[in-house]
Amino acid sequence: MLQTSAIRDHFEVYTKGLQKRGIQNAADILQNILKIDEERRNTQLQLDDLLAQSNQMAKQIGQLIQSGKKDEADQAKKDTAALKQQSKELGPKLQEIEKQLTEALYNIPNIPHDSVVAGKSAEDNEIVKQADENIPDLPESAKPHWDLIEEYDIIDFELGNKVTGAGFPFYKGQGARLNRALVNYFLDEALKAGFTEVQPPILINEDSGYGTGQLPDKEGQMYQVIESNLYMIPTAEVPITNIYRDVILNAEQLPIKNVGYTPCFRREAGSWGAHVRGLNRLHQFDKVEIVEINHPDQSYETLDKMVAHVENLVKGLGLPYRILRLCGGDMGFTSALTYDFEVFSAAQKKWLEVSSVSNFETYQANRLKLRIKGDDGKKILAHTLNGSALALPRIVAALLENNQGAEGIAMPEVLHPYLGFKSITKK
RNA sequence: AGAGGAGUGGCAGAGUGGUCGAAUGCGGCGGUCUUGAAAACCGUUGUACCGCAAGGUACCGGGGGUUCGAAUCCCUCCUCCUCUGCCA
Repeated sequence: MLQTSAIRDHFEVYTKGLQKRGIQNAADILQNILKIDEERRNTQLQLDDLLAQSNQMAKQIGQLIQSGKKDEADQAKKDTAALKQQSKELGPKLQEIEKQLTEALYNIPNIPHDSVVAGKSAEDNEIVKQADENIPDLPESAKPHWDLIEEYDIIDFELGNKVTGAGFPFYKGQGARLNRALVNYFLDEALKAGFTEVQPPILINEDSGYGTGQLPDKEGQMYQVIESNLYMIPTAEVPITNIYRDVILNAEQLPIKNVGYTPCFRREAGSWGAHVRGLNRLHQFDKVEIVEINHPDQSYETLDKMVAHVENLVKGLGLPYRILRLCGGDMGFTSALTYDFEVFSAAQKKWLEVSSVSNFETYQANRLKLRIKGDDGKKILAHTLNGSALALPRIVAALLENNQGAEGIAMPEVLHPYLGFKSITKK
Protein backbone atom coordinates (compact mmCIF):
# COMPACT_ATOMS: atom_id res chain seq x y z
CA MET A 1 0.00 0.00 0.00
CA LEU A 2 0.97 3.60 -0.42
CA GLN A 3 2.48 5.59 2.42
CA THR A 4 0.37 8.42 3.73
CA SER A 5 3.43 10.59 4.14
CA ALA A 6 4.25 10.08 0.46
CA ILE A 7 0.71 10.97 -0.55
CA ARG A 8 1.05 14.19 1.39
CA ASP A 9 4.43 15.03 -0.10
CA HIS A 10 3.64 14.15 -3.73
CA PHE A 11 -0.03 14.84 -3.98
CA GLU A 12 0.01 16.11 -7.56
CA VAL A 13 2.28 13.38 -8.89
CA TYR A 14 0.23 10.69 -7.22
CA THR A 15 -3.03 12.10 -8.51
CA LYS A 16 -1.72 12.09 -12.07
CA GLY A 17 -0.33 8.61 -11.57
CA LEU A 18 -3.68 7.18 -10.52
CA GLN A 19 -5.36 8.94 -13.42
CA LYS A 20 -3.10 6.95 -15.74
CA ARG A 21 -4.83 3.88 -14.38
CA GLY A 22 -8.12 5.37 -15.39
CA ILE A 23 -9.13 6.49 -11.90
CA GLN A 24 -10.92 9.74 -12.60
CA ASN A 25 -11.59 10.90 -9.05
CA ALA A 26 -8.00 10.24 -7.92
CA ALA A 27 -7.67 13.62 -6.20
CA ASP A 28 -10.77 12.99 -4.09
CA ILE A 29 -9.58 9.55 -3.11
CA LEU A 30 -6.18 10.82 -2.03
CA GLN A 31 -7.70 13.82 -0.29
CA ASN A 32 -9.88 11.45 1.70
CA ILE A 33 -6.81 9.55 2.84
CA LEU A 34 -5.21 12.73 4.09
CA LYS A 35 -8.39 13.67 5.89
CA ILE A 36 -8.62 10.34 7.68
CA ASP A 37 -4.94 10.50 8.49
CA GLU A 38 -5.32 13.90 10.08
CA GLU A 39 -8.18 12.63 12.16
CA ARG A 40 -6.02 9.71 13.15
CA ARG A 41 -3.21 11.96 14.29
CA ASN A 42 -5.54 14.21 16.27
CA THR A 43 -7.18 11.28 17.97
CA GLN A 44 -3.88 9.70 18.81
CA LEU A 45 -2.62 12.94 20.25
CA GLN A 46 -5.65 13.15 22.54
CA LEU A 47 -5.35 9.53 23.56
CA ASP A 48 -1.62 9.82 24.22
CA ASP A 49 -2.30 12.78 26.42
CA LEU A 50 -4.94 10.93 28.40
CA LEU A 51 -2.72 7.91 28.81
CA ALA A 52 0.14 10.11 29.94
CA GLN A 53 -2.09 11.55 32.67
CA SER A 54 -3.29 8.10 33.68
CA ASN A 55 0.25 6.81 33.88
CA GLN A 56 1.17 9.77 36.03
CA MET A 57 -1.73 9.14 38.39
CA ALA A 58 -0.99 5.43 38.60
CA LYS A 59 2.55 6.23 39.67
CA GLN A 60 1.34 8.59 42.34
CA ILE A 61 -1.12 6.05 43.68
CA GLY A 62 1.66 3.53 43.90
CA GLN A 63 3.76 5.95 45.90
CA LEU A 64 0.89 6.85 48.21
CA ILE A 65 0.17 3.22 48.95
CA GLN A 66 3.77 2.47 49.69
CA SER A 67 4.03 5.36 52.08
CA GLY A 68 0.91 4.17 53.86
CA LYS A 69 -1.42 6.98 52.85
CA LYS A 70 -4.33 4.76 52.07
CA ASP A 71 -7.06 7.40 52.19
CA GLU A 72 -5.29 9.67 49.76
CA ALA A 73 -4.69 6.70 47.47
CA ASP A 74 -8.37 5.80 47.50
CA GLN A 75 -9.27 9.37 46.67
CA ALA A 76 -6.81 9.40 43.78
CA LYS A 77 -8.27 6.14 42.49
CA LYS A 78 -11.66 7.78 42.32
CA ASP A 79 -10.16 10.74 40.49
CA THR A 80 -8.81 8.54 37.74
CA ALA A 81 -12.25 7.20 36.90
CA ALA A 82 -13.00 10.08 34.52
CA LEU A 83 -9.69 9.67 32.71
CA LYS A 84 -10.27 6.00 32.36
CA GLN A 85 -13.72 6.52 30.98
CA GLN A 86 -12.39 8.89 28.34
CA SER A 87 -9.58 6.65 27.20
CA LYS A 88 -12.00 3.74 27.02
CA GLU A 89 -13.94 5.73 24.47
CA LEU A 90 -10.97 7.08 22.56
CA GLY A 91 -9.11 3.78 22.26
CA PRO A 92 -11.71 2.03 20.11
CA LYS A 93 -12.30 5.25 18.19
CA LEU A 94 -8.63 5.38 17.25
CA GLN A 95 -8.73 1.74 16.21
CA GLU A 96 -11.76 2.42 14.08
CA ILE A 97 -10.04 5.33 12.34
CA GLU A 98 -6.91 3.29 11.75
CA LYS A 99 -9.00 0.55 10.25
CA GLN A 100 -10.69 3.03 7.96
CA LEU A 101 -7.31 4.36 6.91
CA THR A 102 -5.79 0.99 6.05
CA GLU A 103 -8.92 -0.12 4.25
CA ALA A 104 -8.89 3.07 2.21
CA LEU A 105 -5.20 2.54 1.46
CA TYR A 106 -5.76 -1.08 0.49
CA ASN A 107 -8.14 0.11 -2.16
CA ILE A 108 -5.64 2.36 -3.87
CA PRO A 109 -3.35 0.73 -6.43
CA ASN A 110 0.31 1.53 -6.90
CA ILE A 111 1.42 4.68 -8.68
CA PRO A 112 2.65 3.83 -12.20
CA HIS A 113 6.22 4.61 -13.20
CA ASP A 114 6.84 7.66 -15.40
CA SER A 115 7.35 5.50 -18.47
CA VAL A 116 3.91 3.89 -18.15
CA VAL A 117 1.36 5.30 -20.57
CA ALA A 118 -2.24 5.95 -19.68
CA GLY A 119 -4.62 3.40 -21.12
CA LYS A 120 -7.71 1.37 -20.51
CA SER A 121 -6.91 -2.20 -21.46
CA ALA A 122 -4.52 -4.58 -23.18
CA GLU A 123 -5.14 -2.70 -26.44
CA ASP A 124 -3.15 0.22 -25.11
CA ASN A 125 -0.07 -1.72 -24.07
CA GLU A 126 3.15 -0.69 -25.81
CA ILE A 127 5.16 -3.24 -27.73
CA VAL A 128 8.74 -2.47 -26.78
CA LYS A 129 10.24 -5.37 -28.71
CA GLN A 130 8.96 -7.78 -31.31
CA ALA A 131 11.14 -10.78 -32.21
CA ASP A 132 8.99 -12.74 -34.59
CA GLU A 133 11.65 -14.18 -36.89
CA ASN A 134 11.00 -17.63 -35.44
CA ILE A 135 7.37 -17.77 -36.51
CA PRO A 136 7.14 -21.05 -38.43
CA ASP A 137 5.45 -21.43 -41.76
CA LEU A 138 2.93 -24.09 -40.86
CA PRO A 139 0.86 -25.97 -43.42
CA GLU A 140 -2.90 -25.60 -43.48
CA SER A 141 -3.21 -28.96 -41.74
CA ALA A 142 -1.32 -27.74 -38.67
CA LYS A 143 -3.08 -28.56 -35.42
CA PRO A 144 -3.66 -26.54 -32.28
CA HIS A 145 -2.01 -27.98 -29.20
CA TRP A 146 -5.24 -29.40 -27.78
CA ASP A 147 -5.38 -31.74 -30.75
CA LEU A 148 -1.65 -32.51 -30.63
CA ILE A 149 -1.70 -33.52 -26.97
CA GLU A 150 -4.41 -36.06 -27.72
CA GLU A 151 -2.69 -37.33 -30.80
CA TYR A 152 0.59 -37.87 -28.95
CA ASP A 153 -1.15 -38.78 -25.67
CA ILE A 154 1.01 -36.47 -23.55
CA ILE A 155 -1.55 -34.42 -21.63
CA ASP A 156 -4.91 -35.75 -20.49
CA PHE A 157 -7.72 -33.37 -19.63
CA GLU A 158 -10.34 -36.10 -19.33
CA LEU A 159 -8.34 -37.81 -16.65
CA GLY A 160 -8.00 -34.52 -14.81
CA ASN A 161 -11.77 -34.01 -15.01
CA LYS A 162 -12.31 -37.42 -13.50
CA VAL A 163 -9.83 -37.12 -10.67
CA THR A 164 -10.14 -33.43 -9.84
CA GLY A 165 -12.09 -31.24 -12.23
CA ALA A 166 -11.75 -28.97 -15.22
CA GLY A 167 -8.44 -27.17 -15.49
CA PHE A 168 -6.40 -29.81 -13.66
CA PRO A 169 -4.83 -31.90 -16.42
CA PHE A 170 -2.59 -34.93 -16.11
CA TYR A 171 0.75 -34.76 -17.89
CA LYS A 172 1.78 -38.18 -19.10
CA GLY A 173 4.86 -39.82 -20.54
CA GLN A 174 6.80 -37.44 -22.75
CA GLY A 175 4.46 -34.64 -21.69
CA ALA A 176 5.36 -35.09 -18.04
CA ARG A 177 9.02 -35.26 -18.96
CA LEU A 178 8.73 -32.07 -20.99
CA ASN A 179 7.38 -30.26 -17.96
CA ARG A 180 10.15 -31.56 -15.76
CA ALA A 181 12.74 -30.63 -18.37
CA LEU A 182 11.44 -27.08 -18.63
CA VAL A 183 11.44 -26.62 -14.87
CA ASN A 184 15.01 -27.85 -14.67
CA TYR A 185 16.13 -25.71 -17.58
CA PHE A 186 14.57 -22.60 -16.06
CA LEU A 187 16.00 -23.30 -12.62
CA ASP A 188 19.48 -23.99 -13.94
CA GLU A 189 19.49 -20.80 -15.99
CA ALA A 190 18.45 -18.86 -12.91
CA LEU A 191 21.25 -20.43 -10.90
CA LYS A 192 23.71 -19.39 -13.59
CA ALA A 193 22.35 -15.87 -13.29
CA GLY A 194 23.13 -15.84 -9.58
CA PHE A 195 19.75 -16.66 -8.07
CA THR A 196 19.41 -18.80 -4.96
CA GLU A 197 16.97 -21.67 -5.29
CA VAL A 198 14.24 -21.97 -2.67
CA GLN A 199 11.44 -24.44 -2.35
CA PRO A 200 8.64 -22.68 -0.49
CA PRO A 201 5.42 -24.01 0.99
CA ILE A 202 2.52 -23.86 -1.43
CA LEU A 203 0.01 -22.98 1.26
CA ILE A 204 0.21 -19.57 2.88
CA ASN A 205 -1.48 -17.88 5.81
CA GLU A 206 -3.55 -14.73 5.86
CA ASP A 207 -0.71 -12.43 6.87
CA SER A 208 1.29 -13.49 3.83
CA GLY A 209 -1.70 -12.89 1.58
CA TYR A 210 -1.90 -9.34 2.85
CA GLY A 211 1.85 -8.90 2.68
CA THR A 212 2.09 -9.22 -1.08
CA GLY A 213 -1.35 -7.80 -1.82
CA GLN A 214 -3.43 -10.84 -2.81
CA LEU A 215 -5.65 -10.00 0.14
CA PRO A 216 -8.05 -8.41 0.63
CA ASP A 217 -8.94 -7.56 -2.95
CA LYS A 218 -8.20 -10.81 -4.78
CA GLU A 219 -9.50 -13.25 -2.23
CA GLY A 220 -11.78 -14.99 -4.74
CA GLN A 221 -8.88 -15.90 -6.97
CA MET A 222 -7.20 -18.15 -4.44
CA TYR A 223 -8.25 -21.60 -3.31
CA GLN A 224 -8.76 -21.77 0.40
CA VAL A 225 -8.20 -24.48 2.95
CA ILE A 226 -10.87 -23.19 5.25
CA GLU A 227 -10.48 -25.46 8.26
CA SER A 228 -6.83 -24.40 8.60
CA ASN A 229 -7.37 -20.84 7.43
CA LEU A 230 -4.77 -21.17 4.68
CA TYR A 231 -4.66 -20.30 1.00
CA MET A 232 -3.11 -22.15 -1.92
CA ILE A 233 -0.57 -19.96 -3.62
CA PRO A 234 -1.47 -18.36 -6.95
CA THR A 235 2.27 -17.80 -7.54
CA ALA A 236 5.56 -18.47 -5.74
CA GLU A 237 5.89 -14.72 -5.40
CA VAL A 238 3.71 -14.91 -2.30
CA PRO A 239 5.73 -17.28 -0.11
CA ILE A 240 9.10 -16.15 -1.45
CA THR A 241 8.50 -12.44 -1.00
CA ASN A 242 6.95 -13.03 2.42
CA ILE A 243 10.23 -14.50 3.62
CA TYR A 244 11.14 -10.86 4.06
CA ARG A 245 8.04 -9.72 5.91
CA ASP A 246 9.06 -7.75 9.03
CA VAL A 247 12.69 -7.90 8.04
CA ILE A 248 15.34 -5.20 8.14
CA LEU A 249 18.09 -5.92 5.63
CA ASN A 250 21.60 -4.53 5.67
CA ALA A 251 22.65 -2.70 2.53
CA GLU A 252 25.45 -5.26 1.99
CA GLN A 253 22.93 -8.09 1.66
CA LEU A 254 21.48 -6.54 -1.51
CA PRO A 255 20.46 -7.52 -4.04
CA ILE A 256 18.46 -10.48 -2.74
CA LYS A 257 17.88 -12.90 -5.62
CA ASN A 258 15.67 -15.93 -5.11
CA VAL A 259 14.22 -18.37 -7.57
CA GLY A 260 11.64 -21.03 -6.86
CA TYR A 261 9.62 -23.60 -8.71
CA THR A 262 6.09 -24.27 -7.49
CA PRO A 263 2.75 -25.35 -8.79
CA CYS A 264 0.37 -22.39 -8.86
CA PHE A 265 -3.36 -22.48 -8.20
CA ARG A 266 -5.88 -20.04 -9.58
CA ARG A 267 -9.61 -20.15 -9.37
CA GLU A 268 -10.05 -17.67 -12.24
CA ALA A 269 -13.75 -17.59 -11.51
CA GLY A 270 -15.99 -16.78 -14.41
CA SER A 271 -13.39 -16.44 -17.12
CA TRP A 272 -13.93 -19.58 -19.16
CA GLY A 273 -14.71 -19.77 -22.85
CA ALA A 274 -13.44 -20.76 -26.23
CA HIS A 275 -10.38 -18.51 -26.02
CA VAL A 276 -9.06 -20.40 -23.02
CA ARG A 277 -9.04 -23.86 -24.51
CA GLY A 278 -6.40 -26.44 -23.81
CA LEU A 279 -3.38 -25.16 -21.93
CA ASN A 280 -4.19 -21.49 -22.35
CA ARG A 281 -5.68 -21.21 -18.90
CA LEU A 282 -5.59 -23.73 -16.07
CA HIS A 283 -6.48 -23.94 -12.40
CA GLN A 284 -3.17 -25.58 -11.62
CA PHE A 285 0.04 -24.96 -13.50
CA ASP A 286 3.78 -24.98 -12.96
CA LYS A 287 5.91 -21.89 -12.81
CA VAL A 288 9.45 -20.87 -12.00
CA GLU A 289 9.47 -17.48 -10.37
CA ILE A 290 12.31 -15.05 -9.76
CA VAL A 291 12.04 -12.62 -6.87
CA GLU A 292 14.45 -9.79 -6.16
CA ILE A 293 14.78 -7.20 -3.46
CA ASN A 294 16.95 -4.18 -3.97
CA HIS A 295 17.68 -0.62 -2.95
CA PRO A 296 15.32 1.96 -4.50
CA ASP A 297 18.25 3.47 -6.40
CA GLN A 298 18.95 0.19 -8.15
CA SER A 299 15.57 -1.38 -8.64
CA TYR A 300 15.01 -0.32 -12.23
CA GLU A 301 18.41 -1.59 -13.23
CA THR A 302 17.36 -4.84 -11.57
CA LEU A 303 14.11 -4.85 -13.50
CA ASP A 304 16.01 -4.52 -16.78
CA LYS A 305 18.24 -7.42 -15.83
CA MET A 306 15.25 -9.57 -15.00
CA VAL A 307 13.69 -8.75 -18.35
CA ALA A 308 16.97 -9.71 -20.04
CA HIS A 309 17.00 -12.98 -18.11
CA VAL A 310 13.49 -13.90 -19.23
CA GLU A 311 14.28 -12.89 -22.78
CA ASN A 312 17.24 -15.23 -22.68
CA LEU A 313 14.94 -18.10 -21.73
CA VAL A 314 12.41 -17.65 -24.52
CA LYS A 315 15.22 -17.11 -27.01
CA GLY A 316 16.84 -20.31 -25.82
CA LEU A 317 13.62 -22.18 -26.55
CA GLY A 318 13.56 -20.70 -30.03
CA LEU A 319 10.10 -19.22 -29.62
CA PRO A 320 8.89 -16.06 -31.36
CA TYR A 321 8.22 -13.50 -28.66
CA ARG A 322 7.42 -9.91 -27.96
CA ILE A 323 7.82 -7.71 -24.94
CA LEU A 324 5.10 -5.33 -23.84
CA ARG A 325 5.17 -2.45 -21.44
CA LEU A 326 1.76 -2.52 -19.82
CA CYS A 327 -0.35 0.60 -19.81
CA GLY A 328 -1.82 2.07 -16.64
CA GLY A 329 -5.16 0.35 -17.05
CA ASP A 330 -3.81 -3.14 -17.68
CA MET A 331 -1.14 -3.21 -15.02
CA GLY A 332 -1.57 -5.24 -11.84
CA PHE A 333 -2.85 -3.51 -8.74
CA THR A 334 0.44 -3.54 -6.86
CA SER A 335 2.87 -2.88 -9.71
CA ALA A 336 4.60 0.35 -10.71
CA LEU A 337 5.96 -0.98 -13.98
CA THR A 338 5.30 -4.31 -15.67
CA TYR A 339 6.78 -5.93 -18.76
CA ASP A 340 4.84 -8.83 -20.18
CA PHE A 341 6.38 -11.50 -22.38
CA GLU A 342 4.23 -13.15 -25.00
CA VAL A 343 5.14 -16.06 -27.24
CA PHE A 344 3.44 -16.77 -30.54
CA SER A 345 1.53 -20.00 -30.70
CA ALA A 346 1.49 -20.58 -34.43
CA ALA A 347 -1.47 -22.87 -34.93
CA GLN A 348 -3.81 -20.83 -32.75
CA LYS A 349 -2.19 -17.78 -34.32
CA LYS A 350 -2.21 -16.13 -30.93
CA TRP A 351 0.24 -14.33 -28.69
CA LEU A 352 0.20 -15.98 -25.27
CA GLU A 353 1.40 -14.31 -22.11
CA VAL A 354 4.12 -16.42 -20.50
CA SER A 355 5.78 -13.97 -18.15
CA SER A 356 5.11 -10.83 -16.27
CA VAL A 357 8.04 -8.96 -14.78
CA SER A 358 7.26 -6.19 -12.33
CA ASN A 359 8.76 -3.62 -10.04
CA PHE A 360 6.50 -2.97 -7.07
CA GLU A 361 8.75 -0.25 -5.70
CA THR A 362 7.76 0.22 -2.03
CA TYR A 363 4.14 -0.82 -2.44
CA GLN A 364 4.64 -4.36 -1.17
CA ALA A 365 7.51 -3.41 1.13
CA ASN A 366 5.27 -1.01 3.00
CA ARG A 367 2.78 -3.76 3.75
CA LEU A 368 5.54 -6.23 4.44
CA LYS A 369 7.50 -3.80 6.62
CA LEU A 370 10.55 -4.75 4.60
CA ARG A 371 13.28 -2.21 5.14
CA ILE A 372 16.90 -1.56 4.43
CA LYS A 373 19.23 -0.20 7.07
CA GLY A 374 21.77 2.17 5.60
CA ASP A 375 25.25 2.99 6.82
CA ASP A 376 23.84 6.01 8.61
CA GLY A 377 21.49 3.70 10.51
CA LYS A 378 18.44 5.11 8.77
CA LYS A 379 15.81 2.69 7.58
CA ILE A 380 14.08 2.99 4.24
CA LEU A 381 11.55 0.78 2.52
CA ALA A 382 13.07 -1.66 0.05
CA HIS A 383 11.89 -2.22 -3.51
CA THR A 384 10.52 -5.65 -4.38
CA LEU A 385 10.41 -7.16 -7.86
CA ASN A 386 9.40 -10.42 -9.38
CA GLY A 387 8.89 -12.16 -12.66
CA SER A 388 7.83 -15.45 -14.12
CA ALA A 389 10.79 -17.24 -15.56
CA LEU A 390 8.73 -18.91 -16.86
CA ALA A 391 5.13 -20.17 -16.64
CA LEU A 392 4.98 -23.58 -18.27
CA PRO A 393 1.67 -24.45 -19.94
CA ARG A 394 1.62 -21.77 -22.61
CA ILE A 395 5.27 -22.40 -23.35
CA VAL A 396 4.34 -26.03 -23.87
CA ALA A 397 1.45 -24.98 -26.10
CA ALA A 398 3.69 -22.84 -28.29
CA LEU A 399 6.45 -25.47 -28.44
CA LEU A 400 3.97 -28.14 -29.53
CA GLU A 401 2.26 -26.03 -32.14
CA ASN A 402 5.31 -24.30 -33.59
CA ASN A 403 7.47 -27.42 -33.82
CA GLN A 404 4.95 -29.95 -35.11
CA GLY A 405 5.98 -31.98 -38.14
CA ALA A 406 5.32 -35.20 -39.96
CA GLU A 407 7.84 -37.13 -37.86
CA GLY A 408 6.77 -35.81 -34.50
CA ILE A 409 7.30 -32.62 -32.51
CA ALA A 410 10.88 -31.39 -32.42
CA MET A 411 12.14 -30.19 -29.06
CA PRO A 412 14.53 -27.24 -28.70
CA GLU A 413 18.15 -28.20 -28.29
CA VAL A 414 18.54 -26.63 -24.85
CA LEU A 415 16.06 -29.17 -23.53
CA HIS A 416 17.65 -32.27 -25.03
CA PRO A 417 19.94 -32.99 -22.09
CA TYR A 418 16.99 -32.67 -19.72
CA LEU A 419 14.53 -34.64 -21.83
CA GLY A 420 16.49 -37.65 -22.89
CA PHE A 421 14.82 -37.45 -26.31
CA LYS A 422 14.84 -35.00 -29.20
CA SER A 423 11.27 -35.07 -30.34
CA ILE A 424 7.90 -36.11 -29.09
CA THR A 425 6.74 -39.13 -31.06
CA LYS A 426 3.76 -41.39 -31.24
CA LYS A 427 4.02 -44.61 -29.31
C1' A B 1 -4.15 -35.94 17.77
C1' G B 2 -3.67 -36.42 23.57
C1' A B 3 -0.72 -35.04 28.26
C1' G B 4 2.91 -31.79 30.29
C1' G B 5 6.42 -27.57 29.84
C1' A B 6 7.92 -23.04 27.55
C1' G B 7 7.82 -18.32 24.46
C1' U B 8 11.38 -11.56 27.38
C1' G B 9 15.88 -6.78 23.38
C1' G B 10 20.91 -9.30 17.74
C1' C B 11 21.86 -13.83 21.00
C1' A B 12 21.95 -15.96 26.02
C1' G B 13 19.24 -15.07 30.32
C1' A B 14 16.97 -12.48 35.09
C1' G B 15 12.48 -10.51 36.35
C1' U B 16 5.36 -13.39 39.53
C1' G B 17 1.30 -6.63 40.37
C1' G B 18 3.92 -0.35 41.15
C1' U B 19 9.73 3.72 40.51
C1' C B 20 10.55 -2.09 34.37
C1' G B 21 11.61 -0.36 27.96
C1' A B 22 13.09 -4.10 31.28
C1' A B 23 19.15 -6.61 35.51
C1' U B 24 23.41 -9.24 33.88
C1' G B 25 26.55 -11.60 30.21
C1' C B 26 27.90 -12.06 25.03
C1' G B 27 27.89 -9.69 20.42
C1' G B 28 27.79 -4.68 17.73
C1' C B 29 29.35 0.51 17.61
C1' G B 30 32.52 4.73 19.62
C1' G B 31 36.71 5.88 22.68
C1' U B 32 41.25 5.28 26.07
C1' C B 33 45.73 2.41 25.99
C1' U B 34 49.12 0.22 21.75
C1' U B 35 53.84 1.03 16.27
C1' G B 36 49.45 -2.19 14.98
C1' A B 37 46.31 -5.95 16.99
C1' A B 38 44.55 -8.63 21.22
C1' A B 39 43.41 -8.00 26.32
C1' A B 40 41.72 -4.50 29.82
C1' C B 41 38.91 -0.19 30.94
C1' C B 42 35.08 3.77 29.83
C1' G B 43 30.82 5.01 27.06
C1' U B 44 26.99 3.54 23.79
C1' U B 45 23.66 -0.04 21.56
C1' G B 46 15.35 -2.12 20.01
C1' U B 47 10.98 -0.74 16.83
C1' A B 48 6.90 2.35 15.56
C1' C B 49 3.68 6.72 15.95
C1' C B 50 3.01 12.17 17.34
C1' G B 51 6.26 16.60 17.93
C1' C B 52 10.87 21.86 15.33
C1' A B 53 12.45 20.29 20.00
C1' A B 54 11.91 19.04 25.01
C1' G B 55 9.18 15.20 25.47
C1' G B 56 4.85 11.89 25.11
C1' U B 57 2.57 7.13 23.69
C1' A B 58 2.58 1.94 22.30
C1' C B 59 5.18 -2.75 22.06
C1' C B 60 8.20 -8.56 26.86
C1' G B 61 4.74 -14.62 20.76
C1' G B 62 -0.66 -12.53 18.64
C1' G B 63 -5.54 -10.90 20.28
C1' G B 64 -8.89 -9.88 24.36
C1' G B 65 -9.85 -9.18 29.77
C1' U B 66 -9.09 -7.95 35.30
C1' U B 67 -6.73 -3.58 37.92
C1' C B 68 -5.72 3.18 39.71
C1' G B 69 -1.36 0.36 37.72
C1' A B 70 0.30 -5.92 33.94
C1' A B 71 6.41 -8.74 31.24
C1' U B 72 4.10 -10.53 35.92
C1' C B 73 -3.00 -12.48 37.08
C1' C B 74 -7.28 -14.54 33.75
C1' C B 75 -9.28 -16.13 28.71
C1' U B 76 -8.11 -17.38 23.72
C1' C B 77 -5.12 -18.32 19.47
C1' C B 78 -0.21 -19.31 17.43
C1' U B 79 4.69 -21.38 17.78
C1' C B 80 8.54 -24.42 20.04
C1' C B 81 10.27 -28.51 23.41
C1' U B 82 9.35 -33.46 26.06
C1' C B 83 6.37 -37.96 26.41
C1' U B 84 2.31 -40.99 24.02
C1' G B 85 -0.31 -42.01 19.37
C1' C B 86 -0.39 -41.76 13.98
C1' C B 87 2.31 -41.26 9.50
C1' A B 88 5.37 -40.05 3.89
